Amino acid sequence: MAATETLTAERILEATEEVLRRHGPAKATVVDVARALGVSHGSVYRHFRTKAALREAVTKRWLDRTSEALAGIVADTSRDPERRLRDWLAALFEAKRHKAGDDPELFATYVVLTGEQGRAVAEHLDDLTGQLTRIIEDGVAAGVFSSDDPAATARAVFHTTGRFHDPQYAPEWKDPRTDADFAAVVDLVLRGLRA
Amino acid sequence: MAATETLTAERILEATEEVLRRHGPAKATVVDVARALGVSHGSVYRHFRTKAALREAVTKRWLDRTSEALAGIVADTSRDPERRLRDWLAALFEAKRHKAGDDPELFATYVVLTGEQGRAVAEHLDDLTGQLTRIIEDGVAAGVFSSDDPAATARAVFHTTGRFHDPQYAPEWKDPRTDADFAAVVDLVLRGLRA
DNA sequence: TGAATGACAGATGTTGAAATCTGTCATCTG
DNA sequence: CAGATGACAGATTTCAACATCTGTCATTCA
Repeated sequence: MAATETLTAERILEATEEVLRRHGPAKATVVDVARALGVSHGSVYRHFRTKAALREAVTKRWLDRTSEALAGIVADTSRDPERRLRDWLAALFEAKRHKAGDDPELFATYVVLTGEQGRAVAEHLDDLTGQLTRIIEDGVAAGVFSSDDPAATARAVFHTTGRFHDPQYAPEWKDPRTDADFAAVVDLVLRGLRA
Repeated sequence: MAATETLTAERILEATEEVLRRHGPAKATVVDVARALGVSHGSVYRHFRTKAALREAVTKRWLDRTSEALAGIVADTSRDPERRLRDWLAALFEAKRHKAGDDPELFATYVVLTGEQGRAVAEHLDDLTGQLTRIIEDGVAAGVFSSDDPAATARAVFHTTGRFHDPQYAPEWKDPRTDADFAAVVDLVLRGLRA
């Protein structure tokens, strides 16, 4: 039985994701998580100091999955930087848009979680702008992009496309104009980037 | 006495702004507004069909004040389009940042109101992108900007700078990196716009 | 006669007591 | 003795009775 397996942080995180999926962020309690695992809630506190720490760990896992999917595009240095940048921005947008569209309740749950944890989100954003920085550096090295501070330019690119990855705009992603708007922003930004 | 003056929509709007300022959006009631004016709440309903309509009218007034301030920059065709575009974006950002910084509670009140009324906000955004369109058209005519669809380009410019005028980002406007981030975004966008 | 009133029904918000949850820790168990 | 337990105090949430608000309208007032 599952209940006889060792209680690990990993198992607790999985149970927590399930409880969050079932009950939503407002009603998911540590007691619920313990009940789902067949242990006392005191045992959960052996692995996570607070409920907030548990939620942060779940959020971090979720955010890291997004980062990993995009890291592949950054790493593929065989393709030209402009192509990679376009793909990276499109992939980020599509990933978010699908999550928001496929399971709106779960997405709303994670929006609440990310809203709680400036820490984990800030790290995630640093991670993403770091990925952008690498693509832009490659582009500068290849002579196709112009930038005297790739990290600052990466931040700017990330900011300009905020409407297409910041979850607060998720309701607008269903608007039929959105694809044209996204294309217009990416074209404008890439024009600004070219050497 | 004020109580003997004719009850006009204008007077009701002024009283409503005051009640919102005093009580905040959650506790500002039609009864409060009527009390402030020394009339029965039934009289308020003679001028505004619903509480939502009253709030929308207040919101519209507030948004229109922002539009008017920026219209002056659009109208000054003696200055070159790039300069006007930079000034327009900076003026929009500064206006919002000051409102958010000077009276955070009132600003929060209006954020709640705008969140309620997609209608009035959508019109305001159309108004602002219309102003941007005119500047861009002037730039295209003068040969300094390149765009085959100034209205679409205006939307793109507006979207790229969302982080610096969308009130949801207001807390971040206090971050010391914000001015550099704003400058980086505007520079990137203007590079993309140049012919 | 046209604007203002206030009583009213149904919707929404407030309040405070009871239930549940968070986080700790002395105790238990394999 | 490492890990799990459950009782506990204080914090937070729930729930139902009560109060207030919204929107209508027959009546009053000037």
